[in-house]
Amino acid sequence: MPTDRSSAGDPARTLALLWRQPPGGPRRGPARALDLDAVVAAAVGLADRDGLEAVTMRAVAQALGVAPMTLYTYVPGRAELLDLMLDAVHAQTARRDTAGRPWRERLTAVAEENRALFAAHPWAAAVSTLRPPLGPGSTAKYEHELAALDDTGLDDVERDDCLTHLLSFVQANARAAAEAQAARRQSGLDDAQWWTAAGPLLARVLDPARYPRAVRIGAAAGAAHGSAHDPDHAYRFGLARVLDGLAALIDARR
Amino acid sequence: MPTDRSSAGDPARTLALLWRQPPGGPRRGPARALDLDAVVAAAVGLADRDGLEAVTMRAVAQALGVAPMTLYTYVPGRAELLDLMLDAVHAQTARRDTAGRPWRERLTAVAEENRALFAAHPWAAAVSTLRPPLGPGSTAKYEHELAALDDTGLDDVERDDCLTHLLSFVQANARAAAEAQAARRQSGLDDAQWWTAAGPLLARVLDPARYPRAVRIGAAAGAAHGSAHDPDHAYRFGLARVLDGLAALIDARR
DNA sequence: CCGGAACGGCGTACAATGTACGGGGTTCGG
DNA sequence: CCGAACCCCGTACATTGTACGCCGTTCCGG
Repeated sequence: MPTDRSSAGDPARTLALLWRQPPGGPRRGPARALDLDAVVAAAVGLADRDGLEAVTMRAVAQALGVAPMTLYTYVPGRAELLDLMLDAVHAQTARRDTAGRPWRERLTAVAEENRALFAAHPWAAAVSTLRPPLGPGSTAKYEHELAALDDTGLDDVERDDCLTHLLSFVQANARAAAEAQAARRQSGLDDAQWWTAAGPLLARVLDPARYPRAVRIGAAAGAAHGSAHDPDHAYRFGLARVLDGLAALIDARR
Repeated sequence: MPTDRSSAGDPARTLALLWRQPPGGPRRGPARALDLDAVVAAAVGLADRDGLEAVTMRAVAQALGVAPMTLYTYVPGRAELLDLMLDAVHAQTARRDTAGRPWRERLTAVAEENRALFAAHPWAAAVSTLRPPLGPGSTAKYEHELAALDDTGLDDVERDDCLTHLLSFVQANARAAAEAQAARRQSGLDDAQWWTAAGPLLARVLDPARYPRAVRIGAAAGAAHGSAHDPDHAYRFGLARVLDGLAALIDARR
């Protein structure tokens, strides 16, 4: 598993796959037993169930009933497969029609749609950052989300900036949630078990005289939500802040 | 490289390492040739120069002139080493004293300090999310950053929320920048080369009638900054939005 | 002073991963 | 009908983290 990065190979080849452009020329040899969509679907299924690290070429092949090396006739390598997976789930996301509603409601819907995407596919938060593969699914998603910024008085560059900012927030939140869950699964300890194991040493070493704010506020935050970090609360709090921040810009433009 | 996650092992053991608590009891056997700080420093040096993926146990050992397995007498495993690396760079970050300045200036300084941290150690953006190892470096950093929220009229939980929100933004931005650079280095293509390779196919497939906003705004954003994504611009834009969003909360509390 | 136990250093080995290479069978254009 | 293109895939290799166990060193208790 060298990297989880995408867009690693030849851009033209990757784009041709994303847009399902068959290579021109004569078709020789036996018919293909699978098709690209089946490979991508199998990989997405594995990732949804067991996380990105479960998406090994061998596992995907086994899920499809073929030998591992067979996959390389459909996909140049694992990096491109990740691109295709991401574009596939982007294509599937629900897109509410909020035309005519106020901008704040429209952007809230965009945030919720992305939150739902990451809830269904937690691995997607870890794959790319705000440079998605320029496939049909991601492009349609981008188009839909830009529509939420119609009639805001912003210029084109500002609209891209605002959308990027909003999506970056949602993705960062989803990534934190996914990592917290992965840590729980991997260590086998829930939050309470972690504290009983770490508590005594922390109590001895976290001197309230030396770290007054950290000890007090860390304890308050931990008590407020059940755990050390509550992604749901961070999402609600953060989304309100992000929208307020965008409001300052949008209101100034009117 | 199974995972880049941290906090994988026994919490008590990890915390004892972070706080440099020597195991009690009699000291037998030969004196240690290295110490933990040297191991961590070597790993940080490798990561700074060549990225996280260069931090293999074999590479760290070679940098120290010992055999790979020797490291395991200092560190339980790679995950704990990552925790120690992160806490070490947290301990080293510059901390400006902005007491008495307005809150917006203080939070800007906090953001800048974190930005500088990620500039010096790009890998740090990829390691943890907002659940850092509770070591002395991270705790001191948390304490310092909370001080920027003194006298804002916020309660304890809100202060943690605001700081988390701000840091999450800076980290997400740094992660995007690091991934963009890694993609450039790994593929060997800069942005212009990527476009000349991908341009023709994209021109054929990105139908302006089907994706009017995406085509227009994507082109405008790409033209505005030199590239498809400009982390510096996203940082300046996003930080202003984040501070405006926090202002809406803080001003309401007064 | 000495013997056993604890410890540091590390050589070897193993399982998992992505994927290069090449062979064998199948299909089709000329 | 034959050669070339293409599919499927068995084998192999480099790279990773790290478990296991051997050997020599050091120190405590007698």
